[in-house]
Amino acid sequence: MKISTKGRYALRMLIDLAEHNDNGFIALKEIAERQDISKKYLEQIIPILNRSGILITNRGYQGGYKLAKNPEEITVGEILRNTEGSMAPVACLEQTPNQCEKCSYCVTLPIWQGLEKVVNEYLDSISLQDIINQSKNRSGDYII
Amino acid sequence: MKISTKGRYALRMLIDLAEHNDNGFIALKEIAERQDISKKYLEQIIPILNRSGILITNRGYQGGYKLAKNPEEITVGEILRNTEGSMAPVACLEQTPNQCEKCSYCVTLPIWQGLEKVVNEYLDSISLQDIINQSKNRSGDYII
DNA sequence: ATAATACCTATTGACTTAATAGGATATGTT
DNA sequence: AACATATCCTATTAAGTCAATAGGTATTAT
Repeated sequence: MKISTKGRYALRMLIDLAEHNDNGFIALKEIAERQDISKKYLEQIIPILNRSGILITNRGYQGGYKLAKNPEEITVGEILRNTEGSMAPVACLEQTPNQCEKCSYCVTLPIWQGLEKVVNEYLDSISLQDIINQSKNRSGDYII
Repeated sequence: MKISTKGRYALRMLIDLAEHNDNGFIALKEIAERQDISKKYLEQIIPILNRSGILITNRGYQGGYKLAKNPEEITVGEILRNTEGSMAPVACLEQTPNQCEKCSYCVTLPIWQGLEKVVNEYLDSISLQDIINQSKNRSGDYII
């Protein structure tokens, strides 16, 4: 039940973008260095976020990326579902309708459906803005 | 975020044991055939359930397995945490204290901690007895 | 003794993950 | 137009994990 680096890196990249949002485009080089993540590897994650309407690109000289929406409109659930493919704990939940020949009488299916639901509801309840706010509050603890 | 066959097979095996509990020991051959799972592979999963105090073994002729507790005392969470190692969505949560050098200021850590919590709470809310009861209710739909 | 059972450890093929690599394409600046 | 700085695209690969399969050893009721 692990989330892959793809999803974790995507989340960190988007938090970075949200934190450094000055209405301009931010070069991947900058993000990769700040987050200490392979730039080449991030390049492969970006098309997913692009297609999903999470990220906007500017190509060429002084190009880069910025969020396609406000940080409060982008949830962790949206990011992870797109990068991980889905949050389904079992493969059969990824096809609708369920293609497993046992699904009509499967006693464990309702458990997995319920699990996917609580996972998605939790992750959808957290926006990029929430993460930034939390992070600010935590830093505050040390200042006082 | 997938649950492996190890965890899924363990769950199915234990549901099978709970359903066919006649206070005797049930041979693995029987379970494997009924569930259509490789007997040899199940053999590797059993030691985990044994160590975890979920299963009791009887060796030799007419040997087999039975649940170590009542079906209402065994939760899906207990089964999956033991077979999968943990339900942590990221590896750093598996060591206490957290060994990641960034953990003191990591902005995503609270998200993963929260996710592990909702997953465990959900899975701990379902017992083997609950699954059997659900299954009976569903069959009832067709009888009427 | 025998047959039926559980227990133990090693091996393996297929697949996935997490990168790395090398270019092609686009675009603002000079 | 040339150039530098970016993104975009596709292929390759090393390492690791998964899901078994295999072959034996130990135990016990009959």
